[in-house]
Amino acid sequence: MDARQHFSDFLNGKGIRRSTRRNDVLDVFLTCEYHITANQLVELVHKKNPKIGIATVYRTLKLITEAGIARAIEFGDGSVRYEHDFGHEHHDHIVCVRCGMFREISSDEIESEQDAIARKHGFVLLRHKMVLYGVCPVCRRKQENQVNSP
Amino acid sequence: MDARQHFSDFLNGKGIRRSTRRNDVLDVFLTCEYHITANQLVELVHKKNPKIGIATVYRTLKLITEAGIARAIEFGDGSVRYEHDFGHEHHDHIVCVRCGMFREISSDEIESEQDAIARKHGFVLLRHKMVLYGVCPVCRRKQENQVNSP
DNA sequence: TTATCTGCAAAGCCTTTGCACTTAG
DNA sequence: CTAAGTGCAAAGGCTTTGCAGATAA
Repeated sequence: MDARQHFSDFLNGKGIRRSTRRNDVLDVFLTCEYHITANQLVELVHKKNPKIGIATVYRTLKLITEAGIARAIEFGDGSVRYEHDFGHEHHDHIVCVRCGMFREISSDEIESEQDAIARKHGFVLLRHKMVLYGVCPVCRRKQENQVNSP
Repeated sequence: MDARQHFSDFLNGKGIRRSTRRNDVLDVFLTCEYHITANQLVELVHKKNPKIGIATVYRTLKLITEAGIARAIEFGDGSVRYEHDFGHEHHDHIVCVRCGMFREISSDEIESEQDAIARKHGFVLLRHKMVLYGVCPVCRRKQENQVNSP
């Protein structure tokens, strides 16, 4: 099933109306690259329809997230990012603290260990956030060159 | 070595002056319980010395964090928390999505797996953030009782 | 003395909200 | 028709900043 249909069903199920603007926001979100901030989405939406207000983008982003089409991620740099989460495998991220470049990562070992920890504390695990911070290969090389040069 | 001494050394090393107010903020932070927000710290600091301004608390908190005495953690509820990070073992957190209760967790398996993943992507791992979200035993029981009652 | 620190209030940033107008059903 | 959706601008929460007066070295 496609994400637009899923969103439509989600809205129906909640007794929320569909609207042209909500669909526009969803379309732009689905077309654009992953890991977008609300602000960036607003700008892209405005290219399609400048009449859509910031509030609608934020409100729709919330709905899209509830519908399981977007997932909020935070790298800790002040603004929340949203990535596609419909028909995508779960993953986490590793971020370069120097240049901001990041990669998606995933590990069955970690996931099952997380489950075990939650169980040990009597929790039912629902979800998790994990972000690794380090220095990427490119920045590492730059750093080494600096150290080695006179 | 004690945290106050370490802070003093840290400031000296950076050529930053020590001051009564900075020391007051550090003292209050060291005395208070873990996982405090900046706002909560401001209130506690005001009990000791009402003349200390918000800005100084924020500025000092930044220094304390740089010095490795505090560590910033985010549960994703809007404000950053700070916990003691001097002479403490590394740990992460599991948070109840219903009541907000949380526990500290740690796992060597996860840590070493994180290292492996970072290496696989050519990163040098510096640190990580991990928060598990779930339902705690108390809230689970409440939920079950609700379902079972007429 | 003089560079740094600090309180205050203002501003910044991201996000949410109140309200009158618009639109879907 | 009428309840829900929307733009606008204002406000909210948290944090940072500019500047004149205070303070450490």
